[in-house]
Amino acid sequence: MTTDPATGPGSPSGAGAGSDVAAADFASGSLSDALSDALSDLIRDLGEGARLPPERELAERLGVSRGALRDRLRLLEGFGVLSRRQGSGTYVRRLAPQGLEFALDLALSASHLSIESLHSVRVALERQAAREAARKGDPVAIGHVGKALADMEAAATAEDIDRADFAFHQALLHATGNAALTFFADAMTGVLFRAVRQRRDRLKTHPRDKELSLAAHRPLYEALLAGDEDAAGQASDDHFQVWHDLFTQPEMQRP
Amino acid sequence: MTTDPATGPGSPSGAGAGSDVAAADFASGSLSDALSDALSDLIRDLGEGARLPPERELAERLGVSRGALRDRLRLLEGFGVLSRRQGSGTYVRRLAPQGLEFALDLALSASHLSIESLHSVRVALERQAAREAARKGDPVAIGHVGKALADMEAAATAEDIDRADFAFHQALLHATGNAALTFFADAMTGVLFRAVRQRRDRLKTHPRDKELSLAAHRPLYEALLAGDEDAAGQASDDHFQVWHDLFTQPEMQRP
DNA sequence: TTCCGGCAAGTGGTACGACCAATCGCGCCG
DNA sequence: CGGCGCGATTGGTCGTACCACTTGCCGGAA
Repeated sequence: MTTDPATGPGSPSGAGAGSDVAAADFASGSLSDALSDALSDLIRDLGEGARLPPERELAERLGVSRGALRDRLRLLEGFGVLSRRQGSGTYVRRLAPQGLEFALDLALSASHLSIESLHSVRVALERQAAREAARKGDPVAIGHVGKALADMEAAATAEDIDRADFAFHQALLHATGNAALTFFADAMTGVLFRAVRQRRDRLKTHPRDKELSLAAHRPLYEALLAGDEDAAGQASDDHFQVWHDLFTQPEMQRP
Repeated sequence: MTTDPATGPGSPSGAGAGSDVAAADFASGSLSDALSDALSDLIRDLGEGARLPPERELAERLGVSRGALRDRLRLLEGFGVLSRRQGSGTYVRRLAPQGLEFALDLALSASHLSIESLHSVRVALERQAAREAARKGDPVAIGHVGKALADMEAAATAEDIDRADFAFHQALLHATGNAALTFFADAMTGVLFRAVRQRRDRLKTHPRDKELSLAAHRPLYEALLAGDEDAAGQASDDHFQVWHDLFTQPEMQRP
């Protein structure tokens, strides 16, 4: 099956087997080859948590080599759509932000993206999250936000504050019940926490101040409790003002 | 969290060559294996547009097989960080939204994400974009926005309106000069335009109304011209209100 | 000299087969 | 009855070979 005699003007070569991958393509980006699409369909049909056929079997069924199949699987794994465990199998899972976070990290350190621009995205997302969380008003989820605030109050070190801060926003996001918002904001938050900490270390300034942090976060929490959408959005924006001067300081170039 | 040193008896076996990939890992997600990190470093060091060494050579230099290397390259290509051209080479490029768009499309059709939640993210990003574009006030870029508005005015078919609508938001995003914002919003816009069109077709309702579209977009353009940040943000939010009832209609399940 | 065509080397894309490593299940033994 | 170990399964990697495409060089023709 390797080489079909005619140096095909039509179908390339290989894959001659009963491959049934369709040739659907539209403006979904350069990743939409037939094989990826076939896999996407498969993942769609199997539900979340389902296990895919073994690579060897799946490769045969799709009429491609195992290596080519693994290429695409790796890609989907990178996006967090698949989870592969050696010795066990490949499973479908919810979209996870790790892949995006990885890409953003890389883009950030390669200077394709600036902290400032990422921060601006985060501000927009968090504002929306605050509004939606307030509108939804889930008492349990908002309770978790309060818990994080209490942790911040009890924090002893700068790292503890950071941790509580992170948890606060994590809880806020989950209080929206909005999967897409959570997905994006999770990725942003992870990247920015690392980046900001680095920058803070470099600048040797802006040690976390507990009172300042509390003053910034508490109004947001109270707006959530009150279910006041506008106030929550405003409080979120206000709370990010603290970061503003950190970003407007003179830049330090990468060494 | 990822690797606890206890398990490893050292480097496994194969690849006996003098691999020098470092073992750096922190909370960057499950994608941070040594090989990916080494590649990330390489990409960081080479600049944008640079060409990577041939796969065969790079594989040898990193002490892995070509297949394993290709796995990671594929991943980075998926994120839009690399571009590979058969016969030519592998090149570093700016982070491109196609990969994210692909993943979102998949997550959307697999029902991991809802149109509504994606839309909510887009609203947040567009509002931010409108504000930043107004603040920046780049006359040339804003001119492109006006051009798209004129195209919308001249549109004859629903598809023409869609195209102009798309161009309008594209121009708006680029008028911010914010790479991260553009990256995310580009991906969202692509996914949502396709999804909304599908839903509109299924519901057999909401044919694009040119006057309505113009009425929604013009105030935003005028706010940009005026450089009024608040008005631009508000106009952006208002302009999305048009979509609201499309999403609150009774759902249709996938067939 | 200039231009064009074709050949050859380089490079990514894929295939196949083999083996390693982790996991899981079944059956044996205590 | 329960724990343990062996073997089958499955993903992870390696190596080799070949195909398809790109690029650039070189020689012949205008």
